[in-house]
Amino acid sequence: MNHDRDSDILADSLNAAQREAVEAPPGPLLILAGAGSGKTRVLTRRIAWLVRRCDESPLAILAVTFTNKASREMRGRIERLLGFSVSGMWMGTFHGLSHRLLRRHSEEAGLREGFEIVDSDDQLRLIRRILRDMNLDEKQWPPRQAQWFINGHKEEGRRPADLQRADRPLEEQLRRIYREYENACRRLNVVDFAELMLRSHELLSQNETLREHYREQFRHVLVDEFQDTNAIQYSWLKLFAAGHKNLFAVGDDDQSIYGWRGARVENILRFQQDFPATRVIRLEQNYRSTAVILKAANAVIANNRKRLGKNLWTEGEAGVPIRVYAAFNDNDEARFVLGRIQKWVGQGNPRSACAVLYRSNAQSRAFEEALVDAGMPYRVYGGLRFFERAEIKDALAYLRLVSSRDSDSAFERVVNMPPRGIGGRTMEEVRAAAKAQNCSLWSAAADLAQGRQLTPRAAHALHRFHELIETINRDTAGLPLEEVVEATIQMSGLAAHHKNDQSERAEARLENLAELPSAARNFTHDGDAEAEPLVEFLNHATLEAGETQAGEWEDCVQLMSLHSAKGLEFPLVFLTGMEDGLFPHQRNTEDPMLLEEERRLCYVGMTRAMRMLYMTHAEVRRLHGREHCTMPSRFLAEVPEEFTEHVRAAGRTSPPPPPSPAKWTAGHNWHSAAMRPGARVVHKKFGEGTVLQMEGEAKVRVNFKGNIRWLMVALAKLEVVK
DNA sequence: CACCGAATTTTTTTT
DNA sequence: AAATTCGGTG
Repeated sequence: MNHDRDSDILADSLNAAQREAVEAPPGPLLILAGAGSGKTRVLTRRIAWLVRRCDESPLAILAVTFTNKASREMRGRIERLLGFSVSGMWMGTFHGLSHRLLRRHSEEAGLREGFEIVDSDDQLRLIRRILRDMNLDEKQWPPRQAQWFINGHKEEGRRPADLQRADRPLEEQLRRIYREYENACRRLNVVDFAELMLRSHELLSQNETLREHYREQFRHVLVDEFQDTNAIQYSWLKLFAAGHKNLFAVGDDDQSIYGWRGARVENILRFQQDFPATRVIRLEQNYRSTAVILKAANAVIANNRKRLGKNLWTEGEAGVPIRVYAAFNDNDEARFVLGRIQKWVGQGNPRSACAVLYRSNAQSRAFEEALVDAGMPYRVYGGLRFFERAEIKDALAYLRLVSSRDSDSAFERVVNMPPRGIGGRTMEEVRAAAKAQNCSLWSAAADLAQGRQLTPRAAHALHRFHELIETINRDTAGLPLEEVVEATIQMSGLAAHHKNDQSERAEARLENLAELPSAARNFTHDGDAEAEPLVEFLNHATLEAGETQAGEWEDCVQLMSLHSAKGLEFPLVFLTGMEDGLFPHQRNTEDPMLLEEERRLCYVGMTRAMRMLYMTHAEVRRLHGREHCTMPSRFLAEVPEEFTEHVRAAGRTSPPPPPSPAKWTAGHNWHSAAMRPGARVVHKKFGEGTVLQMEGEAKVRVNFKGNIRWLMVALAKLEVVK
């Protein structure tokens, strides 16, 4: 066997299947890669292989990932393998790459130069404004529903023009809103996330010259997390790969957890139909977890019916059992987790080797409090990210207005932030004037500041604002980006505004603002140097919202949602909040399809663990300020007993803090002890049923032989069957 | 127009 | 529980 350096780097320590994937001849390839089976390794080695062995230029490769984090990581690994920088390579998220395409060909794509990307927050804001313009009541037409409708259709590649007139009034109205929304986006020269995909797709499918150009350039297309692609993304991939058919897709149907945002696992099946010559390679050997953890996870996922089917195995040791802990309430759960982390760290293990996972970001709170109290450094991923914070977005809006006066969304955002006497009334006038003259808010405001329509006071305020932006622009011209940002924060009055506010929150805001200039300095615009740095920075901020907390280099306990944990691994994992209603989430318990996605999420969570896995649940959980009695997650019951060990509350003899006295004196509690989820009850009219859920003491949700309804305990005269 | 307190309402997950 | 929105007052 040839043992030159290349084969060491590229093929060493690969198993047969991995090696087969890395070294496969060109053509459509589908890699079904189970959790921990070395998927990223195969992907990075494949790219290195193409460059080193097949003499492909890195520029001939299009590599698509799902998250920015994954993209960064992969780039780093490839550069380590190759030993040189691949900064020009087309590697990134679907959205990032689409953005790059649209920047390059904005004119062909029907966008004006300097178009702006809006995040979902801005999108919702815009939809609200449209509803107002259409004279629609937000109560009757919830903006969120419209947003969901619009994004859903875009993800399927449908424009308003593609939608039929609907018979149902609701749908017809939503269609109209979508149409208005699209007009507004065009007018404002803004692009939302879904639009990035859709428009770049249209650009290539309608422009043959460009399509051929890129097909020629990208001789190899690779995609990670293929199971999470939606209809438009899959179609987008095919646009590039249809000619040479060198599409290398890596995915795992058992880890498809983005169905709620349009992802289609079926793409894995369609792949083999669309590319009949597809070679399928399965990676089933797991290198990550102990046998116990792996078998338990396999047992859970086996309850899903809709699977391609695969069985992960490991040569590794059995390991210790999965520890299950039933906490009294969420604080007790946090205390328990903290205790175990302290023990673990006390044994000399790094904090960064343990992760606390939860279904929804709101659950991080209790853990954060416990960790803060104990002085344990931690880091929260997800949730509200740096560039999504209000104060940061305010500052960015000033910058945007400075760089392009016609950005109406930026204008709306900062015209009265900090307060400068331009309120709703004045803005109504400005909006009306802008509409009448078909111009931007900025120029309408400029006119009004001169004219006589407004009260002198309002006109003066507008004039001052106008001056302010012009001054910032003049004074920062030619400065480096970092200093532009710094100066804007100061001159805009944002810094002073938050400084005046003595509250703790304002202090944190000020700190965040102080970090923005250095974020700008660290920003190296990777794409084409075509746009001006400020514009690039602003779009970067939207597209890559940034991590939540700084201090990445400190050794920290990791807190994150199950969704953001995908692709990661930790020696010690806590899977928390294992309660029915929370996980699986209430909304996803009825529909089997949705329940299966929840189960896959559970599978993802369990398979993050390398050596030790804890699964915890609380018997009482606070949610929206109310206490709920809960039942252990059905997923817990799916973990075979032979792999688990129940942990008892150590050092605690009495149950946790007694319920507040007020609660006990409130009536109807003679049966409240028995009235808990799982109890059998009899109702005069509905007969016998099972309590599913309780809301405080007052309401119960009961399943009467499939007839599920909410009842008031005080009124329903339920009797608990002993 | 701004400010304050009351009322109302939370969709899980992310680009 | 918290955050945002609403409505009334100064």
